[in-house]
Amino acid sequence: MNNKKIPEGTISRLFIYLRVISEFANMNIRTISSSELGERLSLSDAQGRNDLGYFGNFGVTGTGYDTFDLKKTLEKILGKDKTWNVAVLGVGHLGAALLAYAGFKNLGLEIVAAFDTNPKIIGQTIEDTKVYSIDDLTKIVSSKNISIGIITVSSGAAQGAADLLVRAGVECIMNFAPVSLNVPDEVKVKNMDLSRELETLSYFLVNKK
Amino acid sequence: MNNKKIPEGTISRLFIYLRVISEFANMNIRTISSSELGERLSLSDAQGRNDLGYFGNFGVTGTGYDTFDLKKTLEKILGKDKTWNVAVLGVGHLGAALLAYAGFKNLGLEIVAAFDTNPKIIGQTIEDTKVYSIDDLTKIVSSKNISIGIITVSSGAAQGAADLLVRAGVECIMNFAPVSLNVPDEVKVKNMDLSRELETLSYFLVNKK
DNA sequence: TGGTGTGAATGCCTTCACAGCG
DNA sequence: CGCTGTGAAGGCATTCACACCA
Repeated sequence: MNNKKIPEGTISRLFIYLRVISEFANMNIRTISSSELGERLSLSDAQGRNDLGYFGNFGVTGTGYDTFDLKKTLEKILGKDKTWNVAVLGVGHLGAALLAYAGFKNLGLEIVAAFDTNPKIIGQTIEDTKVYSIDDLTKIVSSKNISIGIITVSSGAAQGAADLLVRAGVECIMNFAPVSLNVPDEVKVKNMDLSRELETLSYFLVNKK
Repeated sequence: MNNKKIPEGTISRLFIYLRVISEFANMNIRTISSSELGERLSLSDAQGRNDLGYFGNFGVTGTGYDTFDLKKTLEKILGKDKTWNVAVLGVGHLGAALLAYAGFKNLGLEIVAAFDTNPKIIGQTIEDTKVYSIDDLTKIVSSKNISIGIITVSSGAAQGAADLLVRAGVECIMNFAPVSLNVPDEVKVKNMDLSRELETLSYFLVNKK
């Protein structure tokens, strides 16, 4: 255990460690070693030991980690015992896909509201989620205790959407619009620029030929 | 100019530099300085100079960069003069959203085929893209000269989809399934694990309270 | 023997600082 | 004077290597 700043990559990996460890625990395999974990995820064994080491000494020398214990511990560290409410801004193709994305259901993250400006969509219920007018955002963010906003509106509308979210008190934003958002430092933004990721992949092809 | 290995982050940023520079060029603003560029993207001025420096000396001391020239140069470096063909595997909500995603249209990346196993979908045309049986993948990848595959199938089917793509000769894979894929070193994989990204955001909330 | 925990070493990327030049 | 290009410095994250322990 130590007090050093925890790398963002470490946090991110802890979530996939938890997935693997849960699998093992569900199969009633009681022990996992750092090398088994690493192999499973194409990571070095040292990486896993190091990452876990930021939070404590969970392993048993010569044996490995107890999957039952480590599962519980990680769930606690990562806040899996809590639920966070999420809003989706923009119910286009991508927004609708996210509403339907089964993957979110078991994460302790619940999409509790969607917002749009299109009167034809407002009032509908898509995949169990009601679509509200963007004008009601502030009210609903506070009444439904929403702390994460996902922006899937157009580039032009993204900054406005972000401003609304921030003013409403949302603390995290996941942004699918390909623009850099201007928000206060206290708000955490994660950019998910799909176009750029694809472009970056294509550069790999350019340099192969 | 130097021969050092170019960081992945640099490549990725070049694409957004190009966006900004194109905007300037389109507005007939002929010059941009590294500080203007950086401010626009919340990056330091040194970052931009450094990134560009990997590829040559494009700037004019005391003035800045010529937007017209730099636009052309970056387009060439990044392979924007070429087109790459893309296939989408799995036409669920997310797959369909990607087919519709207007953002890809202008990137020099074209989605030329989609694949699924569901007989109800096979043969349909969604957003101008025809959906084929996964059995025809090898044939169509080669006939349509596809070099990038996007996997939006379920976790269980993802490795199989990746194997098919690799055997068919695809060189880049963008993977939306939350599993780590096993592919040869020559194939470039980009994982887009939306669940994990959202989870990572929520960790930020856990630590605020 | 096998596997953890950890300081030390390495490597990568970003930032600094400034010489040099139009 | 302003801004680029760049060597040097700094910081962060991953990997190495091994002491130590069941």
